[in-house]
Amino acid sequence: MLTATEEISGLSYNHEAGQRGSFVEHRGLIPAGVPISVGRNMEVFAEGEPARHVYKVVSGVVRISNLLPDGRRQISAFHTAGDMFGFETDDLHHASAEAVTPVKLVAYKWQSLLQAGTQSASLVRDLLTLTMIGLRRTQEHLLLLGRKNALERVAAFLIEMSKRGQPGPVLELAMPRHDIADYLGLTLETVSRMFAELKALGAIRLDGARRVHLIDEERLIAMSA
Amino acid sequence: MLTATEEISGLSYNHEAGQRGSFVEHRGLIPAGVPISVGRNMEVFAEGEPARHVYKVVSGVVRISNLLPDGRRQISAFHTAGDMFGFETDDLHHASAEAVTPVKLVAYKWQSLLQAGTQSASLVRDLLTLTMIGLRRTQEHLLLLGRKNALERVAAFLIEMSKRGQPGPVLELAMPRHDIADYLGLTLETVSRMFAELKALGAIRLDGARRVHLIDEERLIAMSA
DNA sequence: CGCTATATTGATGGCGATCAACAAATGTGG
DNA sequence: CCACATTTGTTGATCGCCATCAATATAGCG
Repeated sequence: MLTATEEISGLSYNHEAGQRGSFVEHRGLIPAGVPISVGRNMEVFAEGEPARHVYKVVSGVVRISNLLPDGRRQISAFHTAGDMFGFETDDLHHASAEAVTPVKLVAYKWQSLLQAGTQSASLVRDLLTLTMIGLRRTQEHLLLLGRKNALERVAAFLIEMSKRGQPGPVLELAMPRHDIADYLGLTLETVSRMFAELKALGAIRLDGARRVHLIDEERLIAMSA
Repeated sequence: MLTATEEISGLSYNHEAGQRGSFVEHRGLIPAGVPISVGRNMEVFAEGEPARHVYKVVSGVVRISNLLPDGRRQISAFHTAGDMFGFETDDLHHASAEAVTPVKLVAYKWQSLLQAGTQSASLVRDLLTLTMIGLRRTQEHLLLLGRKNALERVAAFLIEMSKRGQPGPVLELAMPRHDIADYLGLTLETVSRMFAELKALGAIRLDGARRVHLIDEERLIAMSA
């Protein structure tokens, strides 16, 4: 059983950040977070809602999405263990967050974090670094959405997910084809066809829809450019 | 004639931020910037270059772009007077910056800014806010690139540029069709056709290729959704 | 002016969306 | 454990939007 105090051992946006080891531990300075459980496909917050908290993923996967009035959806990010999300400059959420799988989170009051930040420049610096990393990732995703074809997008997606999951050639996808499609700016049918094509090319092997063996990761990387 | 000291009257990312009035003036704390002039289509920095400075636009327009190995290009942002750009978490630029028009900039040493930040939490807070605003904008652009059709993209582009330019119905575009296309994930031909279609629909009037009269801004907004 | 860069317009084709049918996986109750 | 329902995924047929290729027009600029 997780408790809040066990979890607030520092802020980190993602694995990459963690690996770089650039984040100071702020134990004792960070206000205590509140543990939250969210069921599959349940909402963490919705677009337009007041933004009072930021969240850190303890376990599970969260999707961040925006909707057009007619229902078209764009997923801007998937967040996994260690990631933080929900930062807003004004007091409204400009995207919605939902649990892809059952999720455990810790919620922090944004006001409290900022208040702690007045005492500690390094805390705000860490938040800045987190946000800058998020910005860079989003810019890379712009290149994918603006200029890559369907096969390149799916290849890039597999590489991205592989970097975040367990090391090794077996990738467990937490999300359905529809979510992958909305992340990649495609339809679920096209995503399915590209999986089939990558399989036919011998780059991957499928064990059910969600378990992907990356047979030729080098080739996937080459294909994703 | 501009001097550096006249210009460093505070940091701001863009007009939106300026209008919100949320940025503290840091006069005296911010290390002096160096004024730079860059000619049309000249490079400010390139992808992969060491990132030692951040830049503030004094006048003109800068484009931030990424390239795929085969030359496909995605422009992630246009920056105009007051905007800042060039932030990086590590010490390399992950995109290139070029002058769309002749540009005047002020360059600040990133190290010096951070050092000043250890003295002033509010300076880092401002940098954080700047970055968060940039992140939100980029996420909105993801929705455009992932889910909007060509007409919606061009309508959205005109509305976006209109908000940044002089108030009023006459919009002066600083960039050629090719840059607009690479920003919107389209070809220049499609951009041109969509301008023609908006004209045929009576939403805009064209006075040369670069001067756009927004006849029915409400409709443009409706079309951009 | 004439040269070059930029923009428009037309003809055609391909990639991915859409519509549709089927298959597989997952879950439920008897 | 199996019949059945539901969700999720695959595969096929067709269509349409936008890219591509091509020709012409317009705008800057020496």
